[in-house]
Amino acid sequence: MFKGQFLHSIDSKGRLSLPARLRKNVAEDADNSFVMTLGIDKCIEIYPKDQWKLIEEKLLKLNFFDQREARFIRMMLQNAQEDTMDAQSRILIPQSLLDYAGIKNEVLILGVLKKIELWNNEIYNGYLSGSPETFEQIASQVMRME
Amino acid sequence: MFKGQFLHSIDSKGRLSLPARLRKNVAEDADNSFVMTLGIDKCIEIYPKDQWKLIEEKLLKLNFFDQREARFIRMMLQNAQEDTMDAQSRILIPQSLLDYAGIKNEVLILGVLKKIELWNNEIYNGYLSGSPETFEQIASQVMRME
DNA sequence: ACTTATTTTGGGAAGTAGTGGGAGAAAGTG
DNA sequence: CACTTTCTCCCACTACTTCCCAAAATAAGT
Repeated sequence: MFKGQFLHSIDSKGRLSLPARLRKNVAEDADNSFVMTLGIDKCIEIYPKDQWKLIEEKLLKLNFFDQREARFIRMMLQNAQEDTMDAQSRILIPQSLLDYAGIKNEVLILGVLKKIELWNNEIYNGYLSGSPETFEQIASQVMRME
Repeated sequence: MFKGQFLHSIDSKGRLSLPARLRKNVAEDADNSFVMTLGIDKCIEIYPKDQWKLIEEKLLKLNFFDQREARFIRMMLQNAQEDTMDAQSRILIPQSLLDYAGIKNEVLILGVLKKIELWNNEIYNGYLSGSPETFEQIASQVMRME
């Protein structure tokens, strides 16, 4: 499981070096490959290949002859892109994804359980402060352990 | 599994070069051959030969004496055409299919799990924006992960 | 505190991908 | 059977992507 935050930079070729701390939590099955796509929030989501496979399996079970489900499959896949780390542990982030997330040079990398998120730092701070509830309020509702 | 979108062009001879990223996901068994046919939506569907074989097997199991099923079988087959990639990884798209999908020079190529779809870019954008529901709504209903 | 190892960042060279067009082969036509 | 048209295979150019080498920065160990 991924956790923590890191401030890295994306070079002129669109490459991002994945933090060593996060790399340690990537399974062997991932073959050093990742799938990145748009997040529901204004960020980029990165899944290790083995985790992405689980998503694909769910998509395969859907009925493509159902209009709604077909549309959903296209939406999930259209912005997905796979890449393998180079010898320096970097992956190439497509410009289109960077534009969507408003990321230029500086990136905020968040470890979020099974995936990694990339944020524009300012946008993320706005997102946090824009929350109507406090962390304590959300925590008490979401984390109630039976 | 195919994923991602690509903007390519169809040359004056009706040839389309398949994106390298999609080619990497084609099985050896496909023998560099593809079967293309009409999509359910206004697009062209392209199956690697090995995947198409699975579809044919399913069609064989249908009941040809059922009017609806017979009709479906004809729809799938009458516009199907097989072609093998040339040395430049291109396949020839029949003019009739291009006309159906409204594709002229510019093509939007979509990787959709086991098949590849070709769209007119404007038509696809219209298709996406025509959804009454948001991505989040569909996602929360369809993808609920246990 | 200094040395060593690892991590992050930068850029040049080589290879690949996408596109266009021409010559020869095959097919269709009168 | 000769002619025209269509199709297929081959070569070529440009732009981009990947691979490789290396410096700078951070972390770890003695």
